Amino acid sequence: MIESDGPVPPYLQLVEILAERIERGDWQPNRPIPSELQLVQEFGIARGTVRRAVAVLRERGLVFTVPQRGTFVAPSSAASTE
Amino acid sequence: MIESDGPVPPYLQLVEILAERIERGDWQPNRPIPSELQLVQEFGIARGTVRRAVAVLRERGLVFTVPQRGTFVAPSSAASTE
DNA sequence: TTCGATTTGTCCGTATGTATC
DNA sequence: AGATACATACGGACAAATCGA
Repeated sequence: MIESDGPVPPYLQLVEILAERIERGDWQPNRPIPSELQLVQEFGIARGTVRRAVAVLRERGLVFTVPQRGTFVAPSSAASTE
Repeated sequence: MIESDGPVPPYLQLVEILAERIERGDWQPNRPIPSELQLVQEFGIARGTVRRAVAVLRERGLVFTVPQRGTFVAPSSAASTE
């Protein structure tokens, strides 16, 4: 999944993967994305890498993080399923 | 009713629900609100969560608690009085 | 008085998540 | 990569006080 020795930094690869999932609607608005630990296990990367990727998603406005609660898909980040 | 994995902590969701009921006059001043156990059963959450929510209502001055008696709507929390 | 039911008060341990170092 | 801290939530257990039968 994530290429550790390629030209693209792992955290940026993860950004693209997660962004695609969000835009595809895999996770609904105001619903939590997988926890940092789950992403660490799924992609076999370090937690710091996950956090860096999530920070980018946050800057892009795709997600928002509530301390001690989790990271959630931004309300305006997905196509309407309704 | 209460979303356990949403951005807003369950105890804060309960605060808003109970505050609305009080301000709407569902429970009269100096009358007891449902017991902790009843709220636990109604909302399907843990007692600790209920207690935390009630503590917030107490801080807001909406209710007052008498040990071993119950929690009551504060005298100045509703409109209809005689 | 004794008993049981009710209600708040308190403490324990476990789990999850993010925050920080 | 690991350790610690903090906030939240759950479940259980017990105490203390109140009330009524």
